[in-house]
Amino acid sequence: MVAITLPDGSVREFDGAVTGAGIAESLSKSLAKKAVAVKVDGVVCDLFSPIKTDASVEIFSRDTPEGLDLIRHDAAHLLAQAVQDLYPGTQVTIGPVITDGFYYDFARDEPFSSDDLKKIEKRMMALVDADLPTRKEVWNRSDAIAHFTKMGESYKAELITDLPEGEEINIYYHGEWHDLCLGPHLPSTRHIGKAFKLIKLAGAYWRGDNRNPMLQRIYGTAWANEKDLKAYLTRIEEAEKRDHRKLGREMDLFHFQPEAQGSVFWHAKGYLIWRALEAYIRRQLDADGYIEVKTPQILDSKFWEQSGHWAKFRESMFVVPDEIPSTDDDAPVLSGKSDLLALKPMNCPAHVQIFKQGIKSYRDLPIRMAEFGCCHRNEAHGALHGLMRVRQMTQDDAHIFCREDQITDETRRFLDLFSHVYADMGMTDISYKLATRPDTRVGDDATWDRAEKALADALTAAGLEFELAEGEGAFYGPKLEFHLTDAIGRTWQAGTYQLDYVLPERLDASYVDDKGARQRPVMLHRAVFGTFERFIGLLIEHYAGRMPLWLAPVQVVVAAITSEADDYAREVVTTLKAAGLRVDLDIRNEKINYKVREHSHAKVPAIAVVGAREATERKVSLRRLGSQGQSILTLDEAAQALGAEAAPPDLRRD
RNA sequence: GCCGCAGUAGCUCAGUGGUAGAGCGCACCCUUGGUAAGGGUGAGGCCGGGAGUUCAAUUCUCCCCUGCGGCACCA
Repeated sequence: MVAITLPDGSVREFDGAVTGAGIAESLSKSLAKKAVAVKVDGVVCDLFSPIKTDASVEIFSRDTPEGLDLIRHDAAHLLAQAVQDLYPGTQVTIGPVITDGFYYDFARDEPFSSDDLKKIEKRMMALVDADLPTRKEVWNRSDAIAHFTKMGESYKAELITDLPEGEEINIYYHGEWHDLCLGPHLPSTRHIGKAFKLIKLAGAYWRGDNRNPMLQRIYGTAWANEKDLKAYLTRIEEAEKRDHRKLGREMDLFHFQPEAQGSVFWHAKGYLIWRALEAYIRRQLDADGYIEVKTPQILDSKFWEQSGHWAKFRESMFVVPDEIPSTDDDAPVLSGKSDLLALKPMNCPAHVQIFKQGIKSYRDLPIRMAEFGCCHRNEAHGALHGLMRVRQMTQDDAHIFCREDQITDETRRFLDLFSHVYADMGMTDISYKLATRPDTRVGDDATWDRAEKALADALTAAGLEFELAEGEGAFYGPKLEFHLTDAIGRTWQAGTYQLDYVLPERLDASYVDDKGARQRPVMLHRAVFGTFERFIGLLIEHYAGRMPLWLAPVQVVVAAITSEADDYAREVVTTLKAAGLRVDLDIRNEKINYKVREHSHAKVPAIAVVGAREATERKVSLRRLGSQGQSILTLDEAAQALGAEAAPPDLRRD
């Protein structure tokens, strides 16, 4: 007897092993028809897998989150099957479900084209119509390896070889086509439906390792129905309009050009955002007990050798020879024999030098040393991405030198600072990651154990939920990463908090403890925004360019209706500027409709319209971005209200 | 850096083996108009760079550069 507990709590008994399909059949015809898989004690299983012991069972249809995952997983298989039908000799590798869809990596000498995608899609549709049933076989390990090797599927054979001994080797069939897969799957290809689309082609290294061959990855999206698919495509289209690179150009904030690739030309309007942010964060740091310093841009390579950067990051440093370039046009500019300097890729070693000046007592700690340091990193060409990944960037960087017993307090203090800053910025969707020791690192394992534990403990004490990112720490210590999401769902590290026992050791920083003995301080590397560049990029996408008043480059445009009101418009500008606002004047020979439209497109938060009426009554007609109507205020009221609203959030608090 | 795709006016894009076109923007003129496009005229292009094929290349081929989407990397 097998007792099956259903979601409503009722129990059904079966004479022996029963499948999900069998249970569904026994419940109702319509359920049997809709069922796509079954959850057995919380684990999603094939509808045709026998359930041999008592269990809680939930049967679900394709219109559930679990069902959607299966649709995407099956769509990946379908893609592989279609590709192998159309392009014999192509090897399959892996094809997982990802956010909003799936991908499959193929090994094929000839590249796929976008035309191929259309053909593949068509073939996939035909396979759905063919309604091929799913069937599972469990194979013997060596037979499976021999089978796939014989088929010429060396990647699959490698995958099976690397499976742990004793792991079941499941082979799923969709018709005759079959693949190694953990499963589970939909009962047949018809259940996948046709709400899918192949969206892009890309290269991807086999097993994510750049020493391995590059495979061809085909990305697709799949949904339960056409409506969801359409909604997704519309969502992506809308998101693309929020792209900071597009808005940066449209709003005249910044630009890039090939002569300085990866470095930003900040236009006046973009730099106003930067200045507002910098002033804001500087106030927070001042209030939180930081000191601010400024350190050299170029330092001798010996210095970077000592810090460990030269060995690990030299290839992405901008190295500068310490010599006078030749002025002889026929001779090489540089001799290649001089000593080498490098532009700083980070500020920390320089901060240690300031710490080391004089003798520090345990009473001096913690020292919170901040710098808006401009750093250069020679990032790989393919890594550059608008403001998000640049070669010259300025961090709101600081290093906290403290005693080990101060780590918990400092961590809590930083997390407080971080959360109130992000709240002020309107950024609430943050994911936290604790990144642990990487393969290439400095410092012994005992030190790493201590550092990772200290950080995890501090986080737990602060009550923060975090995800573990194994092996993604900095080479000198574990780190907490604060990630934000861009318009199309990519996540970027913004803030960071790193615990470091190693650099103080390497650079010989010490303080004198209460017994008069020399001790190593702990160094906490931290940034709240991360870099101004990336953070501004994320802010632009977050607000879709419609910045809150305090960050808007132009806060108010005063637009005159007729030239009779020009003088009054000038006066309004003067008054609003006196209230601390950034104001532009628009007395062009254009209709008011045109002006309103243009400034609205430019995402100016407030338009103060003045005509003859306003001029005589000393009023303004104020129109806010996003609103259809306007309100009539006296000039003084408008100046006061807008001036108050334009104050940075920290200065608005009582 | 690797794989794929792209590069035509300031922007968005069309186009052709015989050296180019639209809309918006810009300039000038008319228009003084009450909350998301008033009208007219005009200027503006080494068709990313280099080489090759050709009588002729923006168009075809190759190389390079830059950009885009991924991958790898991200102190």
